[in-house]
Amino acid sequence: MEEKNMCPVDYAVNLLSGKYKLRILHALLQESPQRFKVLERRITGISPTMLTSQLRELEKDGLIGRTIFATVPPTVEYNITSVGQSTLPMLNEIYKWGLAHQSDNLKKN
Amino acid sequence: MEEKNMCPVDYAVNLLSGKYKLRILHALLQESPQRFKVLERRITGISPTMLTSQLRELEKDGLIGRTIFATVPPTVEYNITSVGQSTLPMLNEIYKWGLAHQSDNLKKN
DNA sequence: CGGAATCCCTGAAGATACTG
DNA sequence: CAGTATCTTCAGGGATTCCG
Repeated sequence: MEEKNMCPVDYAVNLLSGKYKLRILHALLQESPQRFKVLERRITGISPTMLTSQLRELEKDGLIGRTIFATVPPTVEYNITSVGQSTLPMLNEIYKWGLAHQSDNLKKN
Repeated sequence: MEEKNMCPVDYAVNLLSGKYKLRILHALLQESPQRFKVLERRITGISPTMLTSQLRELEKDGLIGRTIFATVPPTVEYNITSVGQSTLPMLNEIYKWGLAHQSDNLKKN
């Protein structure tokens, strides 16, 4: 993908698009670290496969971190990074807008 | 799609996902109204087909308006609505974050 | 000019089964 | 527990053609 001279909005969208990425970030912004299984339970409807792939991409882009503990059974924790933390104001605005517009639509029905 | 009891973030994402929607909103937030052809030139790389479909969805969701003038050749203007205007703080945060993170990555290379 | 209609294709996402 | 490996499905998006 072309990353030079790219619109910052598109850049952000590219990193954050993915059906569950914002919800994962949201969950980790509320509590960090969290284990795989806990995230799976919190992100309703997600499959382990999808959770893994979304976590991998978020990790690659530096938004979250991953720590493995050599226990039996295995323990893996995911934590929000400082970059991930920096998405908070953006997520808040998205949340606020969604909330307002969502109720707009409910009024119509 | 299930719209009740939906996460506001997901609600916003659903309305705004679409490869060019944010760029169209961005263009109309800078200048409104604008004609089809002008938008087509400003949204680099978009095809007329895609522009039409994205505009239709934005219109359906109340973010933009559409006015037809019975001239020859036909004139159609698209304008931002008050709901569309309300996305400005959100878009600004997305833009700011994209800009910051984009330069983070450039430093690494 | 500003579309509509059509066809096609890829990549995101879902389901299933298995493993260190 | 926390994944990996495959297969399949499907809708977003692209290209092309035609029209009032």
